[in-house]
Amino acid sequence: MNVRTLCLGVLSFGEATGYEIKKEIEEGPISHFIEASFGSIYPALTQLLGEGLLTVRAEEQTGRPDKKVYAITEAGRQALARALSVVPARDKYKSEFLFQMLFQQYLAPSVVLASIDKQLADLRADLAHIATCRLGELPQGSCFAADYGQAVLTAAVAFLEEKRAEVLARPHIAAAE
Amino acid sequence: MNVRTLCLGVLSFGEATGYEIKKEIEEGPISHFIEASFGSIYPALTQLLGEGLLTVRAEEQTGRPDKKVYAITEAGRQALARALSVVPARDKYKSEFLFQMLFQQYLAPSVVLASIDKQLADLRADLAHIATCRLGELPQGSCFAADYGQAVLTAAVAFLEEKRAEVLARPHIAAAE
DNA sequence: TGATGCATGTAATCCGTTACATGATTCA
DNA sequence: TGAATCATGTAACGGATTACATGCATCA
Repeated sequence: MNVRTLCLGVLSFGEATGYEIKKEIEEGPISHFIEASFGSIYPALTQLLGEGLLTVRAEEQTGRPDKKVYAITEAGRQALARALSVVPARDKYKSEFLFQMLFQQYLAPSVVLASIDKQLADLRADLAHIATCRLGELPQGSCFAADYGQAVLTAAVAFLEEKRAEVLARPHIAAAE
Repeated sequence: MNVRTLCLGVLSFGEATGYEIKKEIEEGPISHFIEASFGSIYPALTQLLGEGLLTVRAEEQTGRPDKKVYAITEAGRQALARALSVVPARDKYKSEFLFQMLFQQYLAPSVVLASIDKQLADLRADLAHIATCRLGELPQGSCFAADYGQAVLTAAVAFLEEKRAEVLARPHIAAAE
């Protein structure tokens, strides 16, 4: 799955500018399993347009670049359907946190604790973000993704809270902050 | 975190060849949150060696290239410690599966079901893999990572099993296989 | 006054994967 | 016989990020 398909997907829910697509990706309920930067979105949009999978409409604005509102075409929908019919690649999960924890025993307990706390904060922020998204009505698919995220993140939080207590309970903690 | 640090980390547990490092990464308990290919490992090792962070010892073999057994040096341990002291980047999670599920309502129920089943199979395979790793004794850090993975994967499986039943319970399923 | 949001785009750069090259041994 | 395992390495390619360039409006 690439940025092209991603743009097609977002646009299938309604027209939008590149800027709005980026916003949707990082602020919508899909932010926890998808990423994309302007540097990839804008070229993808131009490309898609050239292939007739999108149309544009320029909205004049004063004091800033004209908005380019993109909309998906019938050919675009077909391309999306085709991309969606491909068996999805396996999920990818990368965690520097867990990598760091691999060396727990060589790290100062205060460092371990700080890292766990940071991870907990990140997880809780994601959870809060999903909760915020839920304030509005979510379409079925987004709801599924939100629920999935919530289930997984909640489990991670519960696990870490337990581990945190264990680290705290270990002797030699006195140390620095 | 890059492949360099990863190699340093694996080597901190004992000497190994590039081939063995790769194996450790894809077969060890860390496989679910780390990835690296030969194309990145071998050059990293050469580079690290040039910087004095590793040493090599060649083991002669007949019928195949000599083994190059790498060991971490004191400078290497320091470099690792330095890399480990940097606040880890946020976890990254990418899911084509969830992306596909976003369009659930436009997909045939049989496709949705097939995808959920594939995802379930992947998750269960990861879980089984962790269980296998646990057959041996795991060092503290690896155990932490394995536990974390297990907690999260288990939650995902439970969630999907529930959703799967819901999809199945929906009317109009009769359709194709 | 200075950060943040709106709005688009390009270019340099990075980091890594995939494919290729080589080749013996062992297992099914 | 053909696939998998062991073992190292290079080169091409890709896909995306980061930084840069521009600039007004708004809010604190």
